[in-house]
Amino acid sequence: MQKTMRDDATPEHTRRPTIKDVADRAGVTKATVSKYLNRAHGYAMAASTRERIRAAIQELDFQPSPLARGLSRSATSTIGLVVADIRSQFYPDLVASIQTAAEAAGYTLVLGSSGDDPDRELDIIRSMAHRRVDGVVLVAVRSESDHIDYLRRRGIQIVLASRDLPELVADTVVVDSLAGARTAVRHLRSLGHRHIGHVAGELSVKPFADRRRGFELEAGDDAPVATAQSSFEGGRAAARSLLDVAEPPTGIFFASDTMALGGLMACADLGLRVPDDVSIVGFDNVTVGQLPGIALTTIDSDAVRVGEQATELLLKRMLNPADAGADPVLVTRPAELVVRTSAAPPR
Amino acid sequence: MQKTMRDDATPEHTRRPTIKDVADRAGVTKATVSKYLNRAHGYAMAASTRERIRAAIQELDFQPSPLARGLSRSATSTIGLVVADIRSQFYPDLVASIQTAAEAAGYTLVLGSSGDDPDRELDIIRSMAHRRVDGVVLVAVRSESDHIDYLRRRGIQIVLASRDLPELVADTVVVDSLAGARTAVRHLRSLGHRHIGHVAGELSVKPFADRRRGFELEAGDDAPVATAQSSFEGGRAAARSLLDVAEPPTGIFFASDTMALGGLMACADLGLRVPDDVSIVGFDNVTVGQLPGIALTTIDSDAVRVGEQATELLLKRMLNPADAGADPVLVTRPAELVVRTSAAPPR
DNA sequence: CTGTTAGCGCTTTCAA
DNA sequence: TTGAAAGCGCTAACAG
Repeated sequence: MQKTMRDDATPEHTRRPTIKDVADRAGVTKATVSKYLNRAHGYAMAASTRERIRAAIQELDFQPSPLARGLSRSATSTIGLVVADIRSQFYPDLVASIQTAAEAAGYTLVLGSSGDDPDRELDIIRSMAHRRVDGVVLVAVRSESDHIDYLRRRGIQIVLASRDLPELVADTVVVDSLAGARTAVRHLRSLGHRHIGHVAGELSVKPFADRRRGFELEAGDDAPVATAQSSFEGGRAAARSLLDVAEPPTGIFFASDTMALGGLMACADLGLRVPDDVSIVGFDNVTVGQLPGIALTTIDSDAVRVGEQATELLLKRMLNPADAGADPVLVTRPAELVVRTSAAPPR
Repeated sequence: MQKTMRDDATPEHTRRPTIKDVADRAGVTKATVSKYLNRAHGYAMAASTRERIRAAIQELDFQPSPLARGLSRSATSTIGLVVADIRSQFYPDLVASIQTAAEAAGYTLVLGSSGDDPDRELDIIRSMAHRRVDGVVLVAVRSESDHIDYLRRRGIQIVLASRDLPELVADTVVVDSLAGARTAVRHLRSLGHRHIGHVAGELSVKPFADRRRGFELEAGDDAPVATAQSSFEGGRAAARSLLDVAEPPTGIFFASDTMALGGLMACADLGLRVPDDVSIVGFDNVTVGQLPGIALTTIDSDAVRVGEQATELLLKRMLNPADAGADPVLVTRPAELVVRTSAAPPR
């Protein structure tokens, strides 16, 4: 580990080569190099010139500055990803698949987490717009339509993943919450349950409203429902309120796995055994659900595919000017039942 | 919702106001506005001018373009975050705390996930350098020293979180793996276990090597050890190999909770009950460990504090030119035991 | 096929 | 205290 004698606080950092350096070295102008860089290869350029430029670039290990490029092109090869809360059990797969798809297409991901707060969400969106992201993936956020208008007005494309809005204001990829909920309840019924309850998430969130609706369609309007925040603690409290009565339900359908895990905790709190005393079905199929000791029967939200497809849709709009203005598309993916052992016939 | 008559495919997006617009409106030049923007408030500027600029900015809802600013200042108010694999149970808290700390300081986070692949990691780091991030947080990645040199040569500050390297080449914040491992083993011993095994992670990863070392110090060099990839499946396979013998250990210390969860699965595979037949202690204290049905006894990696402190250290170097060249600092946080029920006295 | 000339939006000397 | 001018690194007409 060598040290220079100079004792300066600001060491000389190796200056990055610029397009000008490449041009000089190749004996052409910046413009020509720029053409080489952009108008892809193979078009209207003397083979010898192209070769000299190629060589110069390689020798200098030159890479165009995304900043400068972004400034002059007003596009940054960047995609913004806004999630409600990175901490949630539910996102890892979704985020990972978006990240993978985006990078495969040559885009860099800029991450923002709103903490499920609509104001912070707008801040983040604003900041991304200023940074000139080319598109935004909104994952399970509370996006009011204004947020979306804000972006659209600036020509930034958007896609919603995993949470739809009451109106179809942008491309959206979700799982079929209504059908999934019905499947869940039917599963409980087929096991012999007749008294079934539901722990619902915030009804302002459309998928949660849909799940509740699906529940009611199958279990009837008078079946017991407790609504809470979609969190571990929310599910725990709601489940407790549902179970701590004279005639508790023998099976409960939770609007999310996160809440269902809270439900498991509530059962432990009350000394109830799952599935002996109460059967539980969740929604999402988070990874931890497959652990022995949890073995959560659930509805698969297919996060990986939702993320992939959302990214596809976004890229399509971004890349294809013709598609950019087209009407929003709604993709509803099937929600499949994953049977484990947290739901069984009532004793 | 009004619609214009024009049916053009390229709708006119509202042009964002520039510093020039503000200048014109305030009756000054760009330079003056720029000064207002930078030399903070309260310095050498006619009160009336300042007020006019303030008003113009507000009326126009002007915000300086980060791109342009980045280009001329060579700094982007952006921090790069490189994680080994977002999918891991272990990161959410760490990432969230880094994200929070960075945003609180006015920085935007750019996310990269390397899939634990050193080559991809270098790619990501390169790309971040080109995008002129001001600093990089490397979370549990495989950073070879070259990666770090690459950044440093370009004047980009670095901090390592949760995984240290054999040499202290950059600021580093980790938990005390050696002591944590010893605590884990002592806990098993205090419960009465005499035959204790260890499932180790890749020994090229220093914290895993340290944990193994700590294990050996307490359990002796001849205690059974199985090494595997630090994943659910890795832990599962390693645990199985440890348990599927004539005289299996009654307690196992896992190098990570992720592996310990795999261990739980292995026990289920072999029809062993936890903690009746075998006691399990993990390392990290991931969220799911506290679920009933898991109740994993573990060592807390204190992800939140590690993330915060790493970000603090990074910001300090970035913001304070005097500190920028100072020698790397190593912060080792205490690793505390979290007692739950996956470890109990041997029957 | 390649070069000239303007910008993109902001910062930063250097003058005035 | 403010302005003029050059430049950050690249792209994009328009010529030639």
